[in-house]
Amino acid sequence: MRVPLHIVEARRDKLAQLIETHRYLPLRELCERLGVSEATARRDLAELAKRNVVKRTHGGALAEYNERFPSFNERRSLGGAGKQKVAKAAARFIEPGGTYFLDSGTTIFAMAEFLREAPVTPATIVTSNLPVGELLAGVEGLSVYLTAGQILGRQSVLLGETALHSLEFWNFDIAFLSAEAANAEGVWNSQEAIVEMQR
Amino acid sequence: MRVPLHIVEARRDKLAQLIETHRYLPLRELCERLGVSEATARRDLAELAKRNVVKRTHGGALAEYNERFPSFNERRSLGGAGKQKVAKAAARFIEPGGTYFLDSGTTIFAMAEFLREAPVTPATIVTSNLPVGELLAGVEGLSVYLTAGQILGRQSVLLGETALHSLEFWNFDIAFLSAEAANAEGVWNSQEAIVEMQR
DNA sequence: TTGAAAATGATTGCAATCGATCATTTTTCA
DNA sequence: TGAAAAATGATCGATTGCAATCATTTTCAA
Repeated sequence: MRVPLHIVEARRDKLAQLIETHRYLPLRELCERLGVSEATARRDLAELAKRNVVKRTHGGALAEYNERFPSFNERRSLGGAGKQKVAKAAARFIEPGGTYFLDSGTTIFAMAEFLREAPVTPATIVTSNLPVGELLAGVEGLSVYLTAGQILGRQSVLLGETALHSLEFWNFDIAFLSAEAANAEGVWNSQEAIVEMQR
Repeated sequence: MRVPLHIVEARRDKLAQLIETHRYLPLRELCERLGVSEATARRDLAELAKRNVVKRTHGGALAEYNERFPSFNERRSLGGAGKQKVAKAAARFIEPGGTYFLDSGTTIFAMAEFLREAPVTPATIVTSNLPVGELLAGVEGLSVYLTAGQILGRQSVLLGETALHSLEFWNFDIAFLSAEAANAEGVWNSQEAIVEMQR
């Protein structure tokens, strides 16, 4: 009783979404919710695991980190070395006592990871990126703020008119805006963009 | 070979921290990392699960949702039945096409859980609570917005002057403000508070 | 239209995990 | 100091999940 491809993919989407929202679901429950046998659920999970959408565990499946934001997540792992370099360089601009804006973007996220490992404190971080906010929240010495805005699932970004409004509120020492450029100039692009922002 | 209590608790702290950072760890790995037998690791996990710090799965343990925010998390599990009732009642006020504000608070979180299971769509949800935002983001038909504000780890709430400012931006049909009261009046308290907000 | 490929569910033997129990050792505290 | 309690690891059925295989049905494409 073969099922059309588009139905298969639709089910996998739903499966991914289920795990996404619940963060973890045991295989049993997935079967029930999808109305398929364990065999099929396992196969789907295996497929989604291969795509790095979910992570299999014994007896269930786990949402990948930032699973809520697949496209972000997919991009996050790409362009490794160069991006890390830029991120590291950018992180050096942060100084104790400053106020910094971290844009959305995978390079910025890498930068935030540095910041978490080797925090420059005290400092104030404002970000429009949920993963970045969550990553840095709880790091001692860092005050972390989110801008307002709509949560766009596939981007994990806060956007919209409200987002802009909440930016007017701040005075940043540096705003790191992702140019999504994987070379060293990315850093300087960021710097230039600040000027524009602070007007 | 009994181990002093403070060492036990220290190990559990470490265990919790391990799971927190990895979001999920299989039992095996926990044993290795902690240098204890499976039996002990299981017992520790059972204890931490009882405290709602971690969630057990077959073969491992998962960080609780908002594990980063223990105090919120601890409260979330308390006062079950009554809170559920209030939450359910409150959720009934939501109507298609409306714009609603969801405050922070455990009752509101319960309400959001209802909303996720049985979404009233389309609707616009604005919240100052990260977990609520994440919970509802991705639910089809719901536009989810976060207010701006500081991420307070132990509360998982967005607060501060910026938070208030971003509220001025909206016109809510209803703002659900948690009174943290576990009786039916909580709902009406919320309603009254709206009036005050919309001035 | 017809054969190949894909998808599903059932079955089956196997491996991993679990919970309970027990003996042992060390702490706690009266 | 001595008895009770706590903590640990080992063991052992019982449960649960898994991977592989197979027959069947439906889609896909030539």
